[in-house]
Amino acid sequence: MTHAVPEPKSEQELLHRAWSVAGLTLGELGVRVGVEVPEEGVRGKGVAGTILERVLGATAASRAEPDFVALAIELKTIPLAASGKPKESTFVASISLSAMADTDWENSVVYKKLAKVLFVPVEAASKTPLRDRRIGRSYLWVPTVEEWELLRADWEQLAVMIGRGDVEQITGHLGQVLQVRPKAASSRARRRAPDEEGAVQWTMPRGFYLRPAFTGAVLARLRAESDSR
Amino acid sequence: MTHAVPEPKSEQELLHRAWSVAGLTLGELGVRVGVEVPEEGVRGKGVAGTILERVLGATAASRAEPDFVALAIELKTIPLAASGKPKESTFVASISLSAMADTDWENSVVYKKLAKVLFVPVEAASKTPLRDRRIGRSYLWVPTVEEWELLRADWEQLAVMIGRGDVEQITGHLGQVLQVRPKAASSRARRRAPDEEGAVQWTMPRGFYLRPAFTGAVLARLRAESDSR
DNA sequence: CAGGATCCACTATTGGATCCCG
DNA sequence: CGGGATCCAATAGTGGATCCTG
Repeated sequence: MTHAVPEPKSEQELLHRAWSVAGLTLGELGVRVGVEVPEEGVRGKGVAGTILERVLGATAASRAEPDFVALAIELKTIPLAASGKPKESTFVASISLSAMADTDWENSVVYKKLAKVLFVPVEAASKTPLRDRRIGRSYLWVPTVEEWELLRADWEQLAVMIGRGDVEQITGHLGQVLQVRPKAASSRARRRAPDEEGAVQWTMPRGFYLRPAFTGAVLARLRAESDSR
Repeated sequence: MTHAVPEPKSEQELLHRAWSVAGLTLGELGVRVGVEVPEEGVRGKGVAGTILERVLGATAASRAEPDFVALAIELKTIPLAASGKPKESTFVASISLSAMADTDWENSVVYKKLAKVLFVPVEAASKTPLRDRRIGRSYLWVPTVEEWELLRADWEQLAVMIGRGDVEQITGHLGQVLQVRPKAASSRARRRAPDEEGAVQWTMPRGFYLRPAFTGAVLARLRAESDSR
């Protein structure tokens, strides 16, 4: 068995811990926390997230809460191309129709998840085997007024469409920075739902995602601010 | 022989003439002005421009001047995809090093060429044979203050690089809306130039082009304004 | 060659589909 | 199934190379 890492007691402790693993590989960290890293990339989806949760001491319980409950910080690993730009979109939250219906922006799951995020970059050149990919310099993101405004505008547009029952018309094209995409093991997956009453229901699970161009801009800002300090 | 079309005497006459050919094909217009339209797309580069010059009565002479000298209007055909967006960039002018050196923006060839442009859209789905492609609704473009500002900023950046002798470092990547690209029959073509004195010279001819995203935005604006009138 | 432009191989981006684990 | 995400086929975009005519 491996050593369980305790939850960090302060933002500073979390950041120091995150910075201390910069430069290490997923393979090295996997050994440390007892997670085996698959050979094939396709078998390793999510493994970086799982490893870093354990390495940094995320609270493994209650998943309706942030990863670091006491600090109110959400952990996100983010795959970076050699250029430094995100290769993939970032999953934020699954969509619950009922929750969307009677919630406004500032009480939404998306708002809560994004209030304070620790981004841990992971090298993601597809030629590099999963276990040899290195961790980068982490940054703590608290959205600026402008960033919140972009997120709110997209969320509200999508919330209105869902409220109207235009759910099936929502595609990944909508939203400048926040988009809705399928979120399931397979497109055959269906969420159980009463089909009676003409009640609006997803035919399949979907989630909110941040576009790569947006997270790329956020990281660029955080790097620039870090450099000037 | 065919009937030569006289130069239009007013903007209004030119616009009416342009609007009157909307919906007709390049094949139909080619017959009217004695220009044969090739089968293959690759053999027909520029043929749309030539046909419309003749159909609209452009002044065929002095090429340092606008197509319609008296009206100070430049004619540009622009290939549109089914989506309504430009498929290609728009050639503006060849670059003369000597002219760039001792000219400022408001005396530049680019500035003069773009002061007033008649855009004639031509259908450009690659599956449609050249002679069956239809003319669209034409618009007269006079750049807004914002559009001029974008153009000026790009032109000045490029002019500075040329002035510095960084000519070989200029690639098509530079410029938000205006870019520099090769302009020659072949990349083997060389412009004659004295190689003495270390004087800056192009190794090959290049030209200024408007990016498709920019001309697309311009056309979208013109359509919107036209609709609201 | 200058003026009229488009071709097209390559790269970047997108967004629907999918994978693992507990 | 929900939370951790990435895969990858298809599309859009870029920009160097090229074609025709007078």
